[in-house]
Amino acid sequence: MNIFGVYQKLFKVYGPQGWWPILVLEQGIKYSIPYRSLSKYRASFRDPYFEIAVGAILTQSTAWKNVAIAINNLYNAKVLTPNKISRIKTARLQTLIRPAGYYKQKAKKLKIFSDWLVKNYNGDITRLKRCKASEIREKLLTLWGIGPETADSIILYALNKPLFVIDEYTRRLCKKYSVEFKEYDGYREFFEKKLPKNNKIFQEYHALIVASGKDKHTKI
DNA sequence: TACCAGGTCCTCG
DNA sequence: CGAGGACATGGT
Repeated sequence: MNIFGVYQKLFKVYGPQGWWPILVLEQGIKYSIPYRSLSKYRASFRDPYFEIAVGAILTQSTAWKNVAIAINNLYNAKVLTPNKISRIKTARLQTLIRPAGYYKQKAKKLKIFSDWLVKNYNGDITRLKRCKASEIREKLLTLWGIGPETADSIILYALNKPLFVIDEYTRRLCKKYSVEFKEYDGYREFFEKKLPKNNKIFQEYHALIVASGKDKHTKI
């Protein structure tokens, strides 16, 4: 199985996905904001880098459409920053993210993650970039509610560091080509070893796998 | 109307 | 360990 060939094929069929989708203020919900332009959307009431991490937590076993509603609620309430989430009452946070499902658990997860950012990184998620990806990963995995897929999504999409994200769609795709591992890291290292170590490709590839995974008529 | 979605944690053997 | 269950809403 030529893994880069599969990527090119996916790209040809589904086109650039432009992940991670970000809520853009002026025009309501919009997707495909280039990573380099995220910084100009930073404000006291919302942080797009943090928003990506929030989305990664909220989308755990949940359709993105529901997550988008929850993120929109957080945006309208002007609480899309670590400091605001850390201060907000749990009951109110639960109400805002309710459309994303598992809302009690996820409110707790967002609280724990935000408290941790406030305590250790002055409420600025981009300060994590100073560490190596592997170190960030270890730290994130110690937090309750953040498992390997969520940690890797945060590192790849919110911090723009090259770690390959594995999800159920990725495992299914691999299985089609008779590639199987027992552990999450088996899959991750398989992709990381065989692909050029390039953030953009990792970001696009995972998004394309999800796009084809959702497509019932996928031929890849 | 069932089934399922861009997982993670907990419990029990 | 590893299997099985809990967590929850909205779309198709």
